[in-house]
Amino acid sequence: MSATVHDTPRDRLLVAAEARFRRFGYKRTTIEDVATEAATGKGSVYLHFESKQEVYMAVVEQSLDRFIESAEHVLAQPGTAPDRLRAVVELTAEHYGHDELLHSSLFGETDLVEGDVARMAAERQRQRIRNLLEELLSTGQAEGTVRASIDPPSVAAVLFEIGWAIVRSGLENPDPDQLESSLDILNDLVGLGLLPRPGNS
Amino acid sequence: MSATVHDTPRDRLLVAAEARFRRFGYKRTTIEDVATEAATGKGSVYLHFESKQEVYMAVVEQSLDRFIESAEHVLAQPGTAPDRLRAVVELTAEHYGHDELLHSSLFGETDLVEGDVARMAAERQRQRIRNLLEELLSTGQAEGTVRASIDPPSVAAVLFEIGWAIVRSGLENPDPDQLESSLDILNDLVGLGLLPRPGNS
DNA sequence: CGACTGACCAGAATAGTAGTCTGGTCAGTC
DNA sequence: GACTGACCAGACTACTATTCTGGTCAGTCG
Repeated sequence: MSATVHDTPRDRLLVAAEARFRRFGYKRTTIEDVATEAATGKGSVYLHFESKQEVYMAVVEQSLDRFIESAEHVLAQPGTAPDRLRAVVELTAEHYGHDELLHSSLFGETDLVEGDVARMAAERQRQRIRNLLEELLSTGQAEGTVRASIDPPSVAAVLFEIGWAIVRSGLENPDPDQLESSLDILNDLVGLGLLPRPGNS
Repeated sequence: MSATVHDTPRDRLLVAAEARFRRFGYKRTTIEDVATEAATGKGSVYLHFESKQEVYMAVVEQSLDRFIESAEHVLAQPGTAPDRLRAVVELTAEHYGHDELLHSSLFGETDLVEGDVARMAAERQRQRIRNLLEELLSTGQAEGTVRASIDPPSVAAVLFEIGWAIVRSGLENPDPDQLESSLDILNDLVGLGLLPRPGNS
């Protein structure tokens, strides 16, 4: 809870909602609980959000903001695009290994959230992460560490799928060294595939 | 149904079980149904299999045998290992797009099977497909179209995850061109990553 | 008068219970 | 000795009563 959050009813609701959703999941969190924790009336929730779903999506968006902010820092580091890709995938694994709210809505393997709202949240996450990867590729092309022959949006979509598969597999495995090893291999294969190649730029 | 299947009770049971599992799924297929369709008594099922699960796993194993046989033909074709990898991934997508029994137990997105038996079936499939990929890589190294610096078992595990992610994503998308496009990109990235590189063998 | 509240309620969700189903077993039969 | 289908414990399903909750809005208050 940052000291820079303004004490508006909407902010208080978001803070309360996040705490509730993280602890009890979507289904077991009631609008009344959230309102009470935000020291407001139940009907007031609907002054700021159209539905319980919208409250949840706003919480997911905030959580994503934090993740994307960290990732943008990684993107700003010196090095080649394949290096940065590796770092972003690592950060993703680390972040999603800790953030149960994001993890749950994207993987659907806990009971924190399910159904339509989980799908909406998952799609939003995929969208934003793909955008991040696209940015990484475009920047890499601009600076000459990614082949000019690739199309950033479509390659970003594929990178998302394969990076995600490795992250997911790694988070499912109790042995932390396995994810490290898989990332090494992925970086080796894909990193090489991204680099400019003599006669191929 | 091949004409070479012998008319033993076990074979009849397997044929009946496969037909039932494919049509009704695991849960809604009863041992009695299978026995009746195989023109035998219900208790006779247990002369050949220990449990309903074992019947199911035997059916999965047979279905996998067919798939692996097709894939082995692809592996026997001339060309480089990356070419063959591409062909195997395509065959996998095509096969799993049609085989509801295998698809269901691996993806868990239909109601044909779920729970422990689905997990067992999925793990068996992953295992066999990883073995296939390992074979592809080892053969590629032996003939010089795959870098000697990679470790086939661990790279096969990563290739399985990323190939699977692309296949899954492609099968979920109504547009068949999307899978083709993703496979092109994957082949481009990973294929290049697999090839021997000057000074890197 | 506009912001806020909590009682209201339709429909969703849950809990409880009776009835049905089925995987596995084995005594009886051939 | 191989095979069978009746048996049965436990799983599953269907039904029904009860409870819960998202969204609404008339009433209240500043």
